Amino acid sequence: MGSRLQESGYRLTQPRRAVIRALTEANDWLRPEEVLALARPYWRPLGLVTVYRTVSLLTELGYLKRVHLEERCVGYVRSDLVHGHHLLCRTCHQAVEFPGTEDLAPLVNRISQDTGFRVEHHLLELVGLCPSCQ
Amino acid sequence: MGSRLQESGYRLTQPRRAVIRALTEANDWLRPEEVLALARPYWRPLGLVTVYRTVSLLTELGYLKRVHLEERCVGYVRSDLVHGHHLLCRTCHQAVEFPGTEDLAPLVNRISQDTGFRVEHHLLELVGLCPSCQ
DNA sequence: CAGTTTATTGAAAATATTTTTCACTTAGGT
DNA sequence: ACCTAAGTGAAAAATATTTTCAATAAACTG
Repeated sequence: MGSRLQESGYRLTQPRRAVIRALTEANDWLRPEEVLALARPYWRPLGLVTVYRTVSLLTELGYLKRVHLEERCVGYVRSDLVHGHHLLCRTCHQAVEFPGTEDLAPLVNRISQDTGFRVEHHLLELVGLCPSCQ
Repeated sequence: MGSRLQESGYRLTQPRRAVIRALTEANDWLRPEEVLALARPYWRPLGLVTVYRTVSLLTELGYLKRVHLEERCVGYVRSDLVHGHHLLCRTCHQAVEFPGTEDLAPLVNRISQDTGFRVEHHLLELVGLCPSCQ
């Protein structure tokens, strides 16, 4: 993730390294505060502001995705974990990639045709309880 | 919407009437501030706090749904406009109900089986440009 | 490898959003 | 008409996010 940051013309700084390292280790979606807590061990002076800036940047570059939950609204997950669609555990925050949503394409196409919308992206989130939280 | 509020044991007050009237006239999703602006003509002293309380209540009772957009996070739409799933215009904020997502059921079932999750609800939002905004 | 430039940083302040508190008001049963 | 509890709005508090700015440090230059 870091090297590609540089390829895109951004500097690979200590604070960014720390954030990326934390995100690389997490297999969950994380709120900005949580990213800060996990990244601080790798770079003590890290500030929340920089976390916000870094996750925004990584989201723009496509390495992270925003997720939306009903109550507390915003979090981030590594794109490679969710690969387009999210399956989120309501209690333990685990984010699981789920396979096989090519099934969705015909639905989206049909809807485009019926409504005239140009559908640019879609957000499919399944929320529930993972096996161990049930 | 109002009469059913009463049936649920809540009082039908002037501020609530104003909010409901605004929502009834809107065919869009609205942010709390926007609800306030549209409802004030019907009840001048209306406060933003009451808008928050009223949309939360109406959401609990099922008359509204929360929607999530990428940038500014939360808005509300009348449930009858979205009937389960949203098709949102990125620029004009129009919310269109889209038909026929029974197709989604097999996908959800398969995912439950594959992952062991108990899927409690799902959120499918298509975001793009409506015909007139293209 | 020192010097320089400029992106990036963290703290503080500003802005935005949502919730809580509380004294006052009013809906709706009596 | 009265009573009473639910509901109200203003202000304050709590949260969340963005902006500003002087200081720092990547990484390019020679």
